[in-house]
Amino acid sequence: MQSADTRTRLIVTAMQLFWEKGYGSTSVADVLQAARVNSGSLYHFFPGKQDLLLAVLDMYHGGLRTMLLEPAWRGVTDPIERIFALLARYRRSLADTDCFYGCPIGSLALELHEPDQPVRERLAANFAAWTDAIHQCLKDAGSRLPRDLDRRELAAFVLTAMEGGVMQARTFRDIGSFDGAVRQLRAYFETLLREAPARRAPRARTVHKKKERP
Amino acid sequence: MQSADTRTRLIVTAMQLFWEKGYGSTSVADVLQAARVNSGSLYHFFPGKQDLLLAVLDMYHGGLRTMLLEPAWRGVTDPIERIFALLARYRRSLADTDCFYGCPIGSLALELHEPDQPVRERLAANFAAWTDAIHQCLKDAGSRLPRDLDRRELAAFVLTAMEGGVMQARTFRDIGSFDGAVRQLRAYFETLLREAPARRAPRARTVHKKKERP
DNA sequence: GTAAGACTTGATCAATCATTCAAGTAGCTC
DNA sequence: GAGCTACTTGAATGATTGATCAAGTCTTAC
Repeated sequence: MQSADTRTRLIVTAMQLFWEKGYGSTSVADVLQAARVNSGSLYHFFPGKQDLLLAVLDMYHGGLRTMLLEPAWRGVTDPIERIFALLARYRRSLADTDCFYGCPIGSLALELHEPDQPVRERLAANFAAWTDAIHQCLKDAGSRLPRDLDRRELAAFVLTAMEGGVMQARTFRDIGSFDGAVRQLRAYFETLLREAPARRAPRARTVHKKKERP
Repeated sequence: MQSADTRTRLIVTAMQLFWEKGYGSTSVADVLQAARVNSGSLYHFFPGKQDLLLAVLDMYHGGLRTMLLEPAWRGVTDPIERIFALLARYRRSLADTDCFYGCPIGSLALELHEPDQPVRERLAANFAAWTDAIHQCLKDAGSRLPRDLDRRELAAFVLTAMEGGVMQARTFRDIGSFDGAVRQLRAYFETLLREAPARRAPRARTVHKKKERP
């Protein structure tokens, strides 16, 4: 399939434009011009504009590990710090663009108002995959976090804080809004880490067993 | 000015449609039809579609207290509970619409990608007013919260959690996503409330003055 | 070499978009 | 009732939209 070149060029170009201008504000002509492709070719590969969006979302989903997580986690092994390393990556994206562009999935998520089920499904799949990665970090943190903590819910809350922080940073055109959200999330994590040994996890450095206090 | 009727009808109708379908997906013709107004009248009051959006955002801003805060806080006096009462109001809006419609300001904030300065300013003004109201609650909570807590930042974090929670609830079509975010925020608040007397705030109910400790 | 399939070309389409404008009506002042 | 302003009417405009399609090129197989 030699034309994979054209197909992927369309997807990558659309990914960029949807990120910069949004889905609705990006015309098919914009994509065609930027990708140097004729309309017939686009409609040879994709039934319509929306299917191009689906392909973009699938590419985000497929590239989550290699394009986002692995670069963000290079040299970072501590599972808790990995979470904040990932947030730092979004911070860079904001800072590099003067707080214009944040999370592409989040932007698309709030842009789609019609009940486009296939689109919504893929947005949800992207969020779910992102949250799963955080969830794994929280599981890797083991007993450093309270035993009765709902880690799946906390993982989703990390996404919540990220998306909400990005939204405010973009609106205020101020990276400080994002930093403030991360700082509050960090404060929350620190209380959880402080709280964990109090509730359970009796021995952290000594090895000998000890009975629990009633 | 007897035509205030037409003018406000346009704004209210646009408010509704922008909320339901977004700004970009709402055509001027949609607004005209729903408001039963001819195009000439619209352009008599507003130079263009964007100015209608500005008027909508101004109406949100002006009605924040009477339309949002006061109804949400009826019967709720505790400043901390007022925060969660406000969040509960957004929850209702989501639940009532099957998680279709969330915060109208947040939706518009992520929809606007172009550097429309006047629009962005008004979105920011709405967020700022919302955050100010939360900030006042946090100030009213007095010594129940840690003395060295950055209350302005925490207030912004409440907005962060709300917007992020709404985004996920809409994407997953699941009110549980919003509830989870609120639950985590509540857990964070509880650690702060638990933490406060430990750090400072010696007497809570006695009245006599006392010098600050250095 | 030729037939078939994969892909490209670019003009063209109808629909929809925000906006304009000349003509009209209603209410007010003097 | 004349004149003025405020507002309404609704057809028309030109630009842009997503999508179509017949004709063409290229590659591969036999």
